[in-house]
Amino acid sequence: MMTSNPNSVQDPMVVILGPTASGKTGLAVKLARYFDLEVISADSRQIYRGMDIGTAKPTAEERHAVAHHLIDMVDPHEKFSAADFEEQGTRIAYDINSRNKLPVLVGGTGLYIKALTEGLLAAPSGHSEYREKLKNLEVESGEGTLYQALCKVDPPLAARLFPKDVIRIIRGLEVFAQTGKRLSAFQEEHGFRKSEFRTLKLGIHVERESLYDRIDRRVENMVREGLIEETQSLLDQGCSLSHPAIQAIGYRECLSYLNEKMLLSEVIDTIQRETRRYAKRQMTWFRKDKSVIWLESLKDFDRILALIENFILMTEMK
RNA sequence: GGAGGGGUUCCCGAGUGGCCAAAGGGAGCAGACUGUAAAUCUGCCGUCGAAGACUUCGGAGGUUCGAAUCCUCCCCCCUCCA
Repeated sequence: MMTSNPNSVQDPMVVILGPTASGKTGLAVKLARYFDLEVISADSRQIYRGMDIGTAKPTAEERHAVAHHLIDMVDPHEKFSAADFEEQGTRIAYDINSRNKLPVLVGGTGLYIKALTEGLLAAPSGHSEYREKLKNLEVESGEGTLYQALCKVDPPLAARLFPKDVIRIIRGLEVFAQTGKRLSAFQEEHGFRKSEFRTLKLGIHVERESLYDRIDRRVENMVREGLIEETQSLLDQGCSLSHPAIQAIGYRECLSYLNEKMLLSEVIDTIQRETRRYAKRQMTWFRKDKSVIWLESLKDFDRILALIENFILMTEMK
């Protein structure tokens, strides 16, 4: 469960967010030359050990220059959830503050950032066997079966979901099955009103054309640096498509290549396209958050420094 | 040179006289998102627009009340025979 705030005032936390390949890591490392900070990575795939190239993890030098947390936490066949992230991230952020350093949350996983800055509702996590069972039911009894079940159990939630959104439907069903309480009721009570930290959210803006260009080049590099081999080693460890880790963009395409279902050129094209689409979804998520201050990391660097300085000052005055 | 097959909206691809601005898929754009989130899902998608109008199915003609669909000629692509 939640670690409670040991201090009477809210601890500060800087958040650096933005789409993939926007240069978040680079900026954080650069900022470390000016501030005594430690990075908490908010990236749902850098959590996994052995997935270095495909997730563009910070390099050894970067990690040597600045402490990075919540990278390499579990093996690719293990599970890790937004709630795990919230719990561990909160603990780490408090710890960094207690050592009089500045925690900087850096990443592109919108839900993880939200979980850490605004909390998650207090419902239990699901069991994969139960989820598997429900998924099978949908296949055996036909599309819409789960949705109809949800309509009976949690009508307000069902009204907000589409019948094909099986993952969210399953979540609603499993919460009710375990607690006897509607997920929609949990949501209403929670409402993201918790704020353990006082945050300064900086969004990295990159013109779309140039972002897409950076993505294309990054993907070419990943393949050149051995993304295929990295995927193979995940397979050697017993990883399969059923694990969320290998469902990450890049790995699934390499898997197709290893299964001879794709040519290398298709692999590169597909990863580039999927990454662009992912970046778009990230931007949609982040755009909605009106507390984000959007900046260009090079052009506005001085302003970024000033914003953080001011943010720290306000903390000390409290 | 001969015999077939084909050219459809950004791409792939269905459509053989009206119900076709044209199925479906992809891409693109926009959006949703509370314990799978690099996941999952939704909307729009020729142009202008309220209705409706206008321009599209290789090109040019023709038949017809009416053509992406039928006929003629032309251009291009593919396969086979020489």
